[in-house]
This record gives sequence, C-alpha cells and structure tokens, in this order.
Amino acid sequence: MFPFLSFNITALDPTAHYNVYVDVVLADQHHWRYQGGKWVQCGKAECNMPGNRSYMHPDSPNSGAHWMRQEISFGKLKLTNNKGGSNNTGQMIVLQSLHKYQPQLHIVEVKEDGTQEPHMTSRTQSFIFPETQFIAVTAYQNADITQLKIDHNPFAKGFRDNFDAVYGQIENDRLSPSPTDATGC
Amino acid sequence: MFPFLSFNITALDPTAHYNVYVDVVLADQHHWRYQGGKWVQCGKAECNMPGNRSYMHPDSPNSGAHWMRQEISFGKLKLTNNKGGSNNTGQMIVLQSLHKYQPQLHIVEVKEDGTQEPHMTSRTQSFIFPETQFIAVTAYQNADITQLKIDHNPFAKGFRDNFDAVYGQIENDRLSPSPTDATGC
DNA sequence: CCGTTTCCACCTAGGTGCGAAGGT
DNA sequence: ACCTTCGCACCTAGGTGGAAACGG
Repeated sequence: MFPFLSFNITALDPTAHYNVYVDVVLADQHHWRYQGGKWVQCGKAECNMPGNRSYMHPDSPNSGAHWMRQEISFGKLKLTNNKGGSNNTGQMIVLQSLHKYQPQLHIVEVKEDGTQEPHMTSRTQSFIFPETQFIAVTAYQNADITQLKIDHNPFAKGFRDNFDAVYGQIENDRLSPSPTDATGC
Repeated sequence: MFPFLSFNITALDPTAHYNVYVDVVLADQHHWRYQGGKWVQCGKAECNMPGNRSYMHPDSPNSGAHWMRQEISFGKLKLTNNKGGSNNTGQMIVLQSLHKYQPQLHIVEVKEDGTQEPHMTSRTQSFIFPETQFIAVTAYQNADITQLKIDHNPFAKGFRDNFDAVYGQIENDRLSPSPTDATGC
C-alpha cells in the first residue's frame, strides 16, 4: 500500500500496553469502474469474500510510551487480490479489485503478553479517516495516481522522467503525503 | 555468522511458552594469532569489554509445539567488533577480534507475555556444543574457511570459480553444515 | 609490521510500473 | 471489451570477499 498510512497517537497511558492495527472494510456496496475520466458505480458488490483484512503493526504489543514516541507508519502493509488458498498467514490484506475500501485504525489495550483484556471494550478505540478511502485495482485507471506513485515511491524510481534532477528535489521534501493522496487509487 | 547455528529441540511442553536465544562467551583467556598455518595462543585476553553478547531468536516468545515443529535456525544472527556507541539495540553480538568464543543455546520457560518466571530456574536449560567454538577475525586467516564460505554462502556466489557448474550441484545438496564447520573461523 | 577500516564489484532478495498475453 | 496475470527492465536494500588505504 503506497502512499502508506501513518498516524500520530496521543493521550495513551505511557505504562499500559496496546496492540495497534489497521483493518480495511468495504466503504460501500458497489462495483466501481473508471469511465470517461471518472469513477462511477456499476452494480452491486460481490458478497464478502473470505480472506484476512487486518494488519497488526509489527511493533505490537508495546507500551503507550512507545506508540506516542513517534509517528506510527504502516509502510509494510501489503494488499493483494489473491486469497492465497494456503500459506496466507495473515501477512497481507486480501481485497477485491474495483471495490471501494475504508481503512480503520484500532488501538486495543492488552495485558503484557499481548492478549486482549476480556470485558474491557471501553479500552479499545477505533478511528476512521474518510480521506483514506481508496478503490482497489489490478491495473491503474487514473494517470494522476500512476504519476503520484512514480514520483514518490523509491522503488518506482526507474520510471521517473528527469531521474537525477527530480531525485535531489524529493530527498529534500517532506515525504509524508497526507492520507488524501490514497484516495481514488 | 555463517555457517549459522541450527538446532533441533525435543521434549518441551507443547503448550508452555519459551524464549530461545543464543549467547556467545569467551572460550578461553587468550589472544590468538594465525602463524605458520596454525592458530596459536598469544598473551592474555583483554578484559571483558562491554557490548551485547546475546541474540533472542526472532520467533520468541513461542510455544513448545512451535519450537519442536522444525529446526531452529539462527541465520540472521550477526557478529560485529563495533561497540556501536549509540543505536546498538541488541541486534548484533559484539565480539573482540582474535579471541576464541563459545556459543551457548538457552531455552527459558516464560509466562505468555514473554517475561521470565521468577524463581523458576529449573525451567531454564542451557546447552553448550564445543564443536561450535570459533575465533573471531576481521580478515580471514585460514584459506579453507574462506573457501568454505564462498562455496556455501549464497551472498558470496560472485567469488565461486566455476559459477554455473558448481551452483547446480549445491542446489541439490543438503546445505545444513554441521556446527563443526564454524570451528576456527 | 600487522591488524582494521573503507570502498568496490558482485551477488541475493524483493518492490516498481510497463506491456504483452491470457481469461471471461 | 475489459480485467487479470505474467515476464521484464529497473530500481532499493543489503550480504559477500578482495584489495587498497589506514593506523598504532
């Protein structure tokens, strides 16, 4: 997933322990297609398919102090349309192409061992940022998104037009794209 | 560290939880030098220098069933002579060059959260395999060791003489060198 | 002098979008 | 038609030993 989700968290108990994870849910009940330069709805969504749709941050479990120390990035969260069949050990989030999704951030207080406290629902908080919605694709439809990724994803450096000139620039830029950048991708 | 340490563990409680880690201690109190094709002692060892000398297996903590399921490899254990000064967060084992070392395997029963049970020393077992002793170096002294690593470490493939011919062979070999291979490196 | 550090070519491993080929 | 998959060139990131430079 690029640009990746990144959050700042405050007001946790520095000494308590938390799991932090993201899951991705359908944002509406429609197929989408890109037609005439716009995304348009097109029929009903397929039934909820099986497959993992949550990703625990690799630092989990950890203390409130740890989570608040610095920005929490989900740079290694990976998306796929492959249900995996076998060895999918919860490492990738499985989505259906051409459906719109809404990521959600969850912060769950846990015992020191990382298992969830029972009957402590007030100790779980979830956050939804509508600006992080996106449409999953297997091939890019919107050229602006393609260019955004080529410009900012280091692994796509080979596709930049003015390779050297642009790169020096980017290194000096703050490269923390607002979550809005993910919209429509 | 290559060849890397690898262990099979049996007779754990499948439902209990354990940390598994390796540490590396001085095997004797001498400097060593390579002279006339042999390692010879040479004066006294320096005082025990500071620096991390243990490496927790990345699967830790985990169940007895997990540890017994398959061979436990320490393929990502890294050695250095750099005390790091700052950001050394326990990820590398710090050794002094030209000293002889003895790796040790430790299996510690823990609570589910990975913290050690207090007053449960009988729940810790340590194993020492003398055949895994080695002498740390910054430059290879023994040509046999150099060739062993070139032949078997995939990252050193570029130094193999008969590149293609040899590689097909190695792929078909069992590549689990006995710990003895580490001796004298 | 001899051991250490630095730089280098060469590899493994894996993340990019592109374009051709494949499916429905 | 339109979407998906696959192979590809091109990158990032990092693990090799060799050779030269460095240092006490």
